[in-house]
Amino acid sequence: MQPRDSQTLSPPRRRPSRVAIIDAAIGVLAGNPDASLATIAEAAGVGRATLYRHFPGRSDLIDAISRQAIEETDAAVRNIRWDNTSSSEFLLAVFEAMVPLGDRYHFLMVMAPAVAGSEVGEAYARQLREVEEMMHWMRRDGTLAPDVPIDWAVLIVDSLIYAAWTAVRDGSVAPRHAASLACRTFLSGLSRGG
Amino acid sequence: MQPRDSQTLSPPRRRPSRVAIIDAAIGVLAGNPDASLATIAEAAGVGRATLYRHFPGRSDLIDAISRQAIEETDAAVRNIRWDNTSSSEFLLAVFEAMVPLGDRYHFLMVMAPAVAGSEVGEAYARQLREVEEMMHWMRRDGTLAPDVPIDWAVLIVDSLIYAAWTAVRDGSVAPRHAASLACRTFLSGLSRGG
DNA sequence: TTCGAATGATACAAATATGTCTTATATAAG
DNA sequence: CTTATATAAGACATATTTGTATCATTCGAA
Repeated sequence: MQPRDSQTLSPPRRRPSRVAIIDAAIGVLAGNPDASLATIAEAAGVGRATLYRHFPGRSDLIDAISRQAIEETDAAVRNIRWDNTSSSEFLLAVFEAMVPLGDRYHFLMVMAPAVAGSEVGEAYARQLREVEEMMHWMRRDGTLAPDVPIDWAVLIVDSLIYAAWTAVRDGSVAPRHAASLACRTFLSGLSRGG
Repeated sequence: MQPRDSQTLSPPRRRPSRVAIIDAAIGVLAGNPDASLATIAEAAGVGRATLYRHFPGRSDLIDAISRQAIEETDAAVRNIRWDNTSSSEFLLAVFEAMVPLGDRYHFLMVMAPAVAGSEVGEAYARQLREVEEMMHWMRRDGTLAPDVPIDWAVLIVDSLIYAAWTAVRDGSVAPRHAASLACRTFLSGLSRGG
């Protein structure tokens, strides 16, 4: 019953289980949001009881994953240089930052309806608004055609991020080219004329 | 125990339940492939027992839905005039035919991994090959840029069909404009230059 | 109205998922 | 070596889902 005093005596030695569980859960739940905790534990290579020791219940696990996904995607976008770049260069940088996080992004997309009111749902809505602001910028910029609905442009950005991640995962597209392919598709499409 | 003899005596009066169940199941399962049969029955406005009377089990329901989705999407594409049209006109026609069936298409996409070896899985793979052939045609045609990977083009067609259906469902885009918006996005992207 | 099939409601059993708990084991720090 | 902690394994209770069966009701056809 004595206080832990973990700072002075025992620095948090290491916890491979927790990150292993979160990593595995992102992969499994992105493919099937209703996967059982036993499946997740197996994918993480840990016992089911260990999972319950780290996360009191299913919702706590979902919450932890969502927070991490928000954090990672936020950090990836925050690191992009914003000033002295054209909006198209910025868009390419967003694709380059987000495509490797496609599973995180997709996880948020499929989980967002289930956590609409929560803090995580708010964070996801904020990310959507940031993409929307980027599209407004591109429209003022003259880059985005004025007759394209903003909502459609936002939707296409989302779709392209996930499509590019899928293509890389399946081996159809080299990781190095995925982002530029997505950006090119957004800006000028796939026809010869461009 | 006497044979039914349904042809001479009673022409199949009508079956609203079966189609109601299938329609509701497509909508529910497209959003959550693991939705319970109770949820589907409720969405269809029928009792749970009625659902089991029409479909012996969950897999039979999935199978029936998959067959219908394949049938509907096949029929929609078959009705497109193939000759004397350019490949871009054909692509637009495909979008116009498929966008209203976006829920069917998405259902097949999310269900395909689970039925990979079956007849339905084969039919879905065949549909993918047909899109691939269309892309090859567009490449020979000179419409599709030669440096675009065919797999990426196929993936983008799929993504755009689902994105357009989503946008119509959410009210972001008018049903009349969704297909042309998707086609324009594929061919020339969303930037001003085109 | 009368008859028969379809239906809704309900009860029930089996299977699966969730969440709690205990015990034995391995491992790292002291 | 000794001790504390994390873990794997599994027992256990509960809830949900699946699938089966029964019964009263409804609705269309004769």
